[in-house]
Amino acid sequence: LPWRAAKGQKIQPYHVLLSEIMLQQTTVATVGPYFQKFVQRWPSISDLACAHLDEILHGWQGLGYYARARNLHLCAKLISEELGGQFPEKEDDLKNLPGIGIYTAAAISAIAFGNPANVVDGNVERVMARIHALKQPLKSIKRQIRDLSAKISPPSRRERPGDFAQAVMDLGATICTPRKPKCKICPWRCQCKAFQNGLQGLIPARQDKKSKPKRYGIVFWVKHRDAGILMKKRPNKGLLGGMVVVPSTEWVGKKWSTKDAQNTAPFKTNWRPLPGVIKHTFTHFHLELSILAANVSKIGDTDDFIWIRPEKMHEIPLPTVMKKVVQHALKLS
DNA sequence: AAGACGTGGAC
DNA sequence: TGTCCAAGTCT
Repeated sequence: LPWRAAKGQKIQPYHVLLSEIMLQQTTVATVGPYFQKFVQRWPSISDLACAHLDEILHGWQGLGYYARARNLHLCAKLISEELGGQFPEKEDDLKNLPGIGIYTAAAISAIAFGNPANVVDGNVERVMARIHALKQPLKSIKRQIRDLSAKISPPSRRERPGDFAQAVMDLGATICTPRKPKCKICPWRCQCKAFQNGLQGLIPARQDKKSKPKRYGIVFWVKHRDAGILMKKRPNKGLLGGMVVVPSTEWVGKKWSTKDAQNTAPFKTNWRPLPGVIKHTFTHFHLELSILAANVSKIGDTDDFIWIRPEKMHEIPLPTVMKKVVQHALKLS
């Protein structure tokens, strides 16, 4: 893994921070290329601190959970400007940094600084739940699992806390997997209550899933011969915060009439619908976008809007949903 | 405390 | 196509 220290190399706290933030709710395979790109472009935490948020978000595009990128930038600035480049080493201090919660604080403390922290992520929770045959949903027994994890303390944990933490997580990621765990080759099968009772497929208990609502929106695809396409930067909070999007209506629970949509348009003009819809699914809702297009010859009163020429589209931080929109609309016009 | 917050891959 | 899931955090 690229964020591990090479043989004989000392691990860089910056690399641990960067990888741990990227790995939040994101697979190792997905993170790989992003991590490489980041360390190449911003070799040190002070390089990252000096970067503009827009550049960082641009590098982050496609990774999702963009608050992570905003908080990472805040962390970098905080550490390099206010802490004199000195990384916090204690869990409590790390936990106070933006975007660093209980898991990430423990992971950085253990992996980057060799502290014997109790590193509990989703993998560790699953491993603990199975070893102890805990049938309750994970959400309801977090405290218990944390305590059980703290009790497992072989010498290896005291000698190499970072390696121990990563080993348990690796066990969960590769052997004690959510589906079809490979119990036959598991080094802990002899002490695993779930395995002994044939419960590994039932633990951890499935959470009852809530169905995602469907939302609808209309995007306004405005083209100017010289200036390009009308776009907009989202405020630095909430959904897709800080990213660039095509202007659109609100995303609401029922389909827009063309008339209602036009009333919320950036300006009055002769809108024409483009064929097709763009579908996208977020964490908590499905989205269906339609397109209203117009050509303009003047750049009117378009405060807080930006114009992007099609060939420059790859230079701005576009979330995946808007990449779909841009690709679709560009093809049709 | 439960919901907001992205995306892509596996099945 | 739909559902689940991935090294969580914030409010």
